[in-house]
Amino acid sequence: MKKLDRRFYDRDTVTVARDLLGKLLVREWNGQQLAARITETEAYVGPVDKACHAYLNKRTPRTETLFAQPGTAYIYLIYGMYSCLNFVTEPEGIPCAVLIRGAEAVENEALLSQNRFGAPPEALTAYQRKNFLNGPGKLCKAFSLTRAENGLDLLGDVLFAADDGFVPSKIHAGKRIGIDYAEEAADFLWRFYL
DNA sequence: TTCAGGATGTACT
DNA sequence: GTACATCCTGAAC
Repeated sequence: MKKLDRRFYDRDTVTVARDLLGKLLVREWNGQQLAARITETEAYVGPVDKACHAYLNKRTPRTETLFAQPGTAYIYLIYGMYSCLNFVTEPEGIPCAVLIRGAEAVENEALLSQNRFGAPPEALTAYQRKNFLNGPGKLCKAFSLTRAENGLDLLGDVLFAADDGFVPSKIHAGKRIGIDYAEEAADFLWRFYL
């Protein structure tokens, strides 16, 4: 298992979003390691993208993290109750990121399940198993990620992405979810999934 | 299996 | 005051 380096993130955002599919999301938490395979991502390109919080390089306390160096975690609160995890891309000062929308549990499913549902995997209903990590808010809940982790360096040991040699069989592209307000940007095919 | 509606707090107008 | 890169529940089919 090889941790993705700074150069991986310091590239075109759409390319990074596609390349992140099949990689592992890893978190050290309370002395244990949690890991899941990334299955769905979306690209957000600040300078040109009406759907991005930092559209036209808008700089506010919330978007400040998007301007950080590539390989930084941008985590924000959405709809008052859910967190969303992004990986900052492109050179420092250019506000772009990849939203991690979905994943599959790979390691320590017991703890992920506990965080997510407050119950062990064997107690989950079929519906809960099917909807385990298939959304940005769900993923953050299972990994216990909140705004407290905003700004973490993905080159550190607490939270990072890694390549274990997995090669995706087929990558799909489509429109991004939940951004109908973004006019022409709503039609960009910047969502990628396995 | 799909659908409508509500929860909930922050950012920004 | 309004919108929001969402998720869950309960009811209908």
